[in-house]
Amino acid sequence: MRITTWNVNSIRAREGRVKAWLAAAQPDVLCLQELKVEDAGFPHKLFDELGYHVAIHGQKSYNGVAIASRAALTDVTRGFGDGGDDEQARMIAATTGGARVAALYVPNGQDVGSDKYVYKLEWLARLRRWLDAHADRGAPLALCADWNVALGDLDVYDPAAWQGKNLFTAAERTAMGALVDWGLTDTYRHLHPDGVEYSWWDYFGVSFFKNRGLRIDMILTSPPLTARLTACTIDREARKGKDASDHAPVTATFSD
DNA sequence: ATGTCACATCTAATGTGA
Repeated sequence: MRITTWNVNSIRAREGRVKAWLAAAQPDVLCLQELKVEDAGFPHKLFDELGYHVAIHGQKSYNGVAIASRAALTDVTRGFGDGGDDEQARMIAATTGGARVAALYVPNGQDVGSDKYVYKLEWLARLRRWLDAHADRGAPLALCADWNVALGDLDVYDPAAWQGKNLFTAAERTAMGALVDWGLTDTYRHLHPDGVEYSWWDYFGVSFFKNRGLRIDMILTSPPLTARLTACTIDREARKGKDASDHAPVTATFSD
């Protein structure tokens, strides 16, 4: 089974790129972030034509997540269901292909100390509590996300310059550490302990050309899925050319 | 501070978010 996570930065603006990529790569599951559209405006036809079922949690203008799968999607849940702020559509989970899969769009945080940064840390804490309350570490689970957090120096093009900045603070890494402590594994880093590959490059100037990026898009897995992990790749090609998202798709492969 | 996208809005240039 192959599972992909991809922040598409508007599913409407990216329709052509997503269709071409999906038709060529054909993962079993595709988790999408930053749809930037309400459910009614989602391009269902694209996924129907390629043989994917879709579960959507959309929102006007910002956020929005979805899971597309070749297999049926059951037990779909949207948000944390914890009574907290779920106005921002950043979380959807479903069971498909024998695994529990979640598409997550972690808040960016804007600047350290800002209200949005506080919200981001609290959101990650809520995710840990969601795991405690609703997830089973003894069963296959994949969290597919734009985490908006870089975990280590290898994940940042200029660690010294980024140190202490939003996306690369100790508090964010600690919040992510609570997910690892629960039992989740960063699939890319697990297979590539010394790998230097990024999943995001900003749109400004020569960032992509000069490979000034971050690895913030990751698939985290529970022990039963980690045991079946055989590959994790970042498709840098998908970031090239006209009308590309600023994020590249990340794909993890699991033995049957 | 700057760069570039995508979205929304008093459809043109500006604000927000990333």
